Amino acid sequence: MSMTDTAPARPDAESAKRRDIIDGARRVFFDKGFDGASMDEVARAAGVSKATIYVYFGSKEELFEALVQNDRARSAEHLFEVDPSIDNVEALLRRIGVSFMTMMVQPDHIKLIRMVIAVAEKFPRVGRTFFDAGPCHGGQRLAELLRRQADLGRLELDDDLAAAYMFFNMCQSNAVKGLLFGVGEQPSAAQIEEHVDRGVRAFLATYGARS
Amino acid sequence: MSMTDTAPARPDAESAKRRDIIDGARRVFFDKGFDGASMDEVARAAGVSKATIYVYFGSKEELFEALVQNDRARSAEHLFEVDPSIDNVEALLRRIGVSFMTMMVQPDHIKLIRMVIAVAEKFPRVGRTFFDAGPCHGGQRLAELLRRQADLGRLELDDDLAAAYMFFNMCQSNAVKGLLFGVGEQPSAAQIEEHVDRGVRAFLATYGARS
Amino acid sequence: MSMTDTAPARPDAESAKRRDIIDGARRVFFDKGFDGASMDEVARAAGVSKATIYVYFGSKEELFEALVQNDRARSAEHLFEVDPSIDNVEALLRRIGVSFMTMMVQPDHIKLIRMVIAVAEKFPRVGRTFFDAGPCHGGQRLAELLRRQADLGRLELDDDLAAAYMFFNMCQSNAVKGLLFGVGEQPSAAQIEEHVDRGVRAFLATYGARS
Amino acid sequence: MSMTDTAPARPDAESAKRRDIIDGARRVFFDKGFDGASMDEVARAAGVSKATIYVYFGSKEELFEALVQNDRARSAEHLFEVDPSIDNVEALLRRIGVSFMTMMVQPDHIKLIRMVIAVAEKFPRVGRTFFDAGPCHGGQRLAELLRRQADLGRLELDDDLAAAYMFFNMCQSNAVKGLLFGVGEQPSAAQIEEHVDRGVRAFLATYGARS
DNA sequence: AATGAATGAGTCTTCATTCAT
DNA sequence: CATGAATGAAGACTCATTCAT
Repeated sequence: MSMTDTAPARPDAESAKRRDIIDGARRVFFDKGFDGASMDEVARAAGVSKATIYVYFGSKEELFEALVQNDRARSAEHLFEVDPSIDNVEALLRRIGVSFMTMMVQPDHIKLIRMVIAVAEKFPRVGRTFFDAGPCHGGQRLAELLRRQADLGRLELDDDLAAAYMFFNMCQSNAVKGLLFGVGEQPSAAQIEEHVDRGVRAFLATYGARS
Repeated sequence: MSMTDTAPARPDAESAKRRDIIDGARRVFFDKGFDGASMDEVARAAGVSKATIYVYFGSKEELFEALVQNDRARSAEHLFEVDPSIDNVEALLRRIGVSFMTMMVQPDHIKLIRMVIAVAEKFPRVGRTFFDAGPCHGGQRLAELLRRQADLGRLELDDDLAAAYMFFNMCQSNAVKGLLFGVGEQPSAAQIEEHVDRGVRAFLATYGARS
Repeated sequence: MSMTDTAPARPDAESAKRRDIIDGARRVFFDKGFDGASMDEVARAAGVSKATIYVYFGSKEELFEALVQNDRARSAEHLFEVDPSIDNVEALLRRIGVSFMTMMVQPDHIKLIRMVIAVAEKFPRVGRTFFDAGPCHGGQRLAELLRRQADLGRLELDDDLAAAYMFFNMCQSNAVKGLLFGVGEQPSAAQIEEHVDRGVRAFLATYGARS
Repeated sequence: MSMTDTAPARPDAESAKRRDIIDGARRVFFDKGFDGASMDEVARAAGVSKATIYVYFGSKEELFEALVQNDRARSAEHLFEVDPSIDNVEALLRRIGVSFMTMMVQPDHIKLIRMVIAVAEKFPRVGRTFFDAGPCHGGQRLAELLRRQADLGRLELDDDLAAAYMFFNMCQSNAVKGLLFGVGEQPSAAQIEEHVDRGVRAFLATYGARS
């Protein structure tokens, strides 16, 4: 610890250049993966010099983490923009399930998950950032929705959050796992609907209000 | 002098040295991850020279693939060594569910999944090798068991395989996903039982024979 | 609009900002060494922008040189503020020797010497600046004092300056050299007195008036 | 601490290539200084690849330290190869003093000292290595010689080592210091002899046996 | 078959310096 | 006069891979 150390003062967290860099980083990281991407390429893709990147981000991981943080919201955002006119548990679940699965199987989403998992061991913060913003947050949002339905007497829940996770899991079949391992094709909308349909039926069989 | 001698063919696929190398590789890969492991370390851990590794394996990825192939069976093997005296769908599911989850949350298993996923994009064969031997094969085995129960009138299945995947998914809660992202601790036996219990109940509610 | 305004001449050599910069530079350079210090840190420590530094100083070395020049006097200044009542060669030498050695072994002084030496090859002017103001000037001052004593018949000198250097060297033992190489601790006052004592005795044995 | 860590096994400490590398390093380091020299240049000068250097030496400092260690002996070696026929304190001192000063003012020696001092703060081991092998060892060797003379009744010493350092210091005048700061020329043999002569006289005046 | 030795290409990161404002 | 922002160039170090033996 030296006495003359002061924080290096990162500029504007909202600057346009910052966004440029993240955009460039997205292109390169998604194309080559975290380890496969070089900061040189990122710089080129972002149209800035490598040194400039380090003005905005302290390291490759920090940049990647910012990217993850930045993209998390976008994905989960409209998962729960449910049409308020839907007054029907089944329709509601179906709607959410399809949104969820459609998002999950996007090639870019799969790649993001892959990268985060690959990096998670060495940089736990990245893993946590993604997990908190993704699965965790999504589970909580769904749990709230389910609770509301339960309060209306349409569902019988013991543990809201567990039920939420259960629903997401019920919809997945083997599709997501397969994509993560690079096996199988991105399922069609019809296939997704099939998976979700099965999930909804299982969920209602389990948690649907009896009588 | 045989005519095929000129080909620089790999030596004995079963040689002891080959196994030594894989053993060393396992130690290092599991410790440092695929990208974090250097061939130098592998060579040291295996007690052979780096050049020797390249006699047996064409590349780092090829070595890793061999490791995955070698270890695949071991994991899933005793998942289905069910006590034939169990004559009860619920007990059977509980037994399999606990075995499954216990295996899944082993730190080494998590690491393996992580590594495979990380490598899957650049080396699809590794992903497929793992997937076929793991989830895929496991699903089929469970599907067979479930079918037998259905034939005994204890379950009502439309799609055996889908039901099998459904069961595995139902047991996972958020535990495995969390570990993959480096969030949360390895669940205790009690917690696993809780997850599995919830899964079994959901499964029976969905697929249980209605009277 | 004066006619000389077009020249990009350095601003006020005495400006307060200039002093601020030198003060910041001192803190950083002494803390991290010349090569270890970055202009960023200097700027931060001085509370100005990096670009401003370049308004006042053409380069890192030039800034360092200004620092050396600025600090030179301060060190040697009170080396020769001898109490005029001291009417005794031995006491006089002892007094000066202790002052000299005490100054020499100050950690900051050692650091300064180190930095200057490190820079001297690539930037000879810095070396000369330091040398002239330090050893050289100190030698001349002492030489004058010695001459006065010689004129009083208390010393027998052939070469005043050589005698002056001789005295300083006689006092050093291995202490300063050790510190320069990072070996050994800063000597205590008692140890310094011992070194000086030995030096004074040697000097008087050599140059003392033989009755 | 990972479980698979093993020492990287540096090859032959005596290999010819190792010497090649040190030779290349010497050329570059002496030419550009420690910080000014790049490993690329060293590699080129040594006629090996950069990676090869790192097979033999763990880091730039380690290489530099090896260089210092390697060169230390050579310098001090023949300082004390005194003609056994010299049976005369004064002649002995004169002989050693001239050898000492001649070595000290060699441009390469000055450069080495400069580099070591410059580096000493960040890499104390280098400083210690040099100091132990140089000044320290030299002082001890001279102390032994002086003791022998004292035992013959030719000198009166209280502290052998202190006397040895004293002698070296007495010979230096301002010559070495000047060179270190890049001021003044390498002194001629005649000038050296003058410095040494003054030193010898001072030493004998101080420590000579008073009949 | 096995290896000791060597390497070319590439990694992330840092820094002194300069404009446009 | 002052600065925020940007950069070109360079640096230490690592690694998967390959020969000659």
